[in-house]
Amino acid sequence: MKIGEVSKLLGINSSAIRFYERHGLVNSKDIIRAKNGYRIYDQKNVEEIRLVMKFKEFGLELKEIKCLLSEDANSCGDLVSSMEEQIEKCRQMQSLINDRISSLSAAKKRCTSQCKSNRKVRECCAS
Amino acid sequence: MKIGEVSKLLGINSSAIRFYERHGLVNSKDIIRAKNGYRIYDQKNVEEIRLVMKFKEFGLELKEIKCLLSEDANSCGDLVSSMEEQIEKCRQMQSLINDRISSLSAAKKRCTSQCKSNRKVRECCAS
DNA sequence: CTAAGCCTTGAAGTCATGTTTAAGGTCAAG
DNA sequence: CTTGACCTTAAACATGACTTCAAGGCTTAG
Repeated sequence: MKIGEVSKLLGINSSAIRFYERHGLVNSKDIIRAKNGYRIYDQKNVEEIRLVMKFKEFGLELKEIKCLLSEDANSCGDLVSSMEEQIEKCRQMQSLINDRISSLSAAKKRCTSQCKSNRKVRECCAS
Repeated sequence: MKIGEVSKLLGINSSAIRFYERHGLVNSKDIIRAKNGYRIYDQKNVEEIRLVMKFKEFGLELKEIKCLLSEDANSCGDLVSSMEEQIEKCRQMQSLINDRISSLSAAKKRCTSQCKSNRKVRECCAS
């Protein structure tokens, strides 16, 4: 597959794929080149990019992902710890969001009952 | 209060406060100036900044907050709709985070049982 | 053969959200 | 009256994560 096909398949811009490669998230040695210089991706390469995307979804930053995927560094033990950290973060986010929902609901209620509907936000909901 | 005091009170950098003002999130006309040019904040001004911070916590971007707080635009009706949208967004985030937790837990489980603990992430968790 | 649509690179640009710097004015203590 | 801690501004820098551009090569349909 050429980069454009991978791009379409994964729903990600070609330049982002090259960006990941340039920043060492995907091992450029693994990606062979056609005689004309085009990058040729096989299934394994695609999966590697997908892995990066998955880790991104998990809320990891690119440098963390790089660190995690680096050949000479991390073992699965590290990944498990990192996942545990992420799960903990998720739990914290859950409780933050719950608070936020309560707070929004209360504010909405206050606002609905207090306001004459065309008053300015500034005047009415600053409390 | 001078800007430094507000800064300490709210736990936010003075330059961020000036940044908000410059970007129209806080109405600069409302903030009076001492003879020497220093900004002088009263309780109302501080509450306005706090409101910005609260909306930021709710996950709104600065431009959305600006729009919401602008004098000549939004009424409370809009705020209520916006809050409803935010609540809906929160609900969506909750379910996304739930998915993420499941996915992380499953990945962690797979990883823990599959890996000899010192295998590389690349080799083991790409599935 | 040419035009459209791929691909290459390195460098520069973008966006959000600030922070830092430079150059200077003000204020309170000693 | 000097020193250090504030304050002012405009402008430059930082960060993350890309995107766009410039300049050029390859490919394929007509």
